[in-house]
Amino acid sequence: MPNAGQKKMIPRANARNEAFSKRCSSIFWKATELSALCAVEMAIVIFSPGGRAYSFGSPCVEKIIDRFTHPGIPDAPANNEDASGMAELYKEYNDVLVQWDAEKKRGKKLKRRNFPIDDKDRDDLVNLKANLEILRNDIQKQIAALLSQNPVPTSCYASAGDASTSANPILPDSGC
Amino acid sequence: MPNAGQKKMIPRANARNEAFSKRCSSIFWKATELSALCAVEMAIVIFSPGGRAYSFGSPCVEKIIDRFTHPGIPDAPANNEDASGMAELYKEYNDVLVQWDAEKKRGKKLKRRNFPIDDKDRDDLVNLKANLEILRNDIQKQIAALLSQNPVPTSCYASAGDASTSANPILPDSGC
DNA sequence: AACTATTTATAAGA
DNA sequence: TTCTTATAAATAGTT
Repeated sequence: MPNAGQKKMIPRANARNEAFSKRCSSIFWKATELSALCAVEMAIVIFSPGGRAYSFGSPCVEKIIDRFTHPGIPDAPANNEDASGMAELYKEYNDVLVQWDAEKKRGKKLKRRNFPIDDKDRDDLVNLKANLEILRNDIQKQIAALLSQNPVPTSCYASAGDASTSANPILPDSGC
Repeated sequence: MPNAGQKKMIPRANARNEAFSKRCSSIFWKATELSALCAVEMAIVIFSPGGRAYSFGSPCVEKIIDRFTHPGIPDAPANNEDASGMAELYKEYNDVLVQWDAEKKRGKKLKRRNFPIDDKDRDDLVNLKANLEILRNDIQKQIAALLSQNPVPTSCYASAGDASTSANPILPDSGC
């Protein structure tokens, strides 16, 4: 039986971060096993001491959040066909722009340009997004090359934790 | 070292459910330990073979979902929709960065030879984030100003699951 | 549900 | 850091 008495924060930051790495890895691995062995859907989100989000999702975090948030509604309307995830990326990008334009329009209506949102800013957003996509593609290519040298069974993680024990296959978004 | 090859569903439903119970319990316990020992925020949602939601959250599932869904914007305006476009960008940035670091580490561990993953590319990501922050600040200022002209009711996430699904027989959800 | 042989996780030390 | 290793815990199978 686990002892409930040991629930104190590890005082030294160094040891704490070390423990975080190890425990994070093993909890993600346990999640991998649980979801596969028992054929269940699940998700884990952990914010590291540094504030970065590590997540595991089967089939993906977003689906689990949606199912949890909307009980009784099994699946979100989004389709799952595109394995590359680029469709999802594109949709996200489009949503940003749509909201941007909507907000701009609203600003005009409300204030008659007292708080103008500049078109130049919008262009910056477009460029940033494009750069992000390119970078992401590069990373995925390199990861694919890596995996072809060191094959790992595929999974459908949206993202995964610190792979210090190499327990977590870090794979491109499955396009969930 | 965990063997990735044994990730097959347990065939007999009885054994599968038994394994689910045990593993579910221990993963929730591991989460309790991790969040306490390392002082991190995290959440787990698991849908049992029967379709019932089991959850763990520190401080609570809803907070984690919110933080995950709107990363990097702790003081976003009450009407989250206005800023969620930027939040998604941030989330994507975070995903790429996490994937990047994990894969780099993994490559190092596997082969100890130079893979074509370059630190310069990572620096590009960091710069991209800086730009995003600047842009976000501009956007938020303008949006906040707009909202002060035309207040919008606070919107919260729908409480997770119904009473039966959010109740966790294994570990009670910490009240949020 | 409880027991136990085996595997796995963990923390402390090298 | 990373690696080793002694100890503790988790697991699957059995009763």
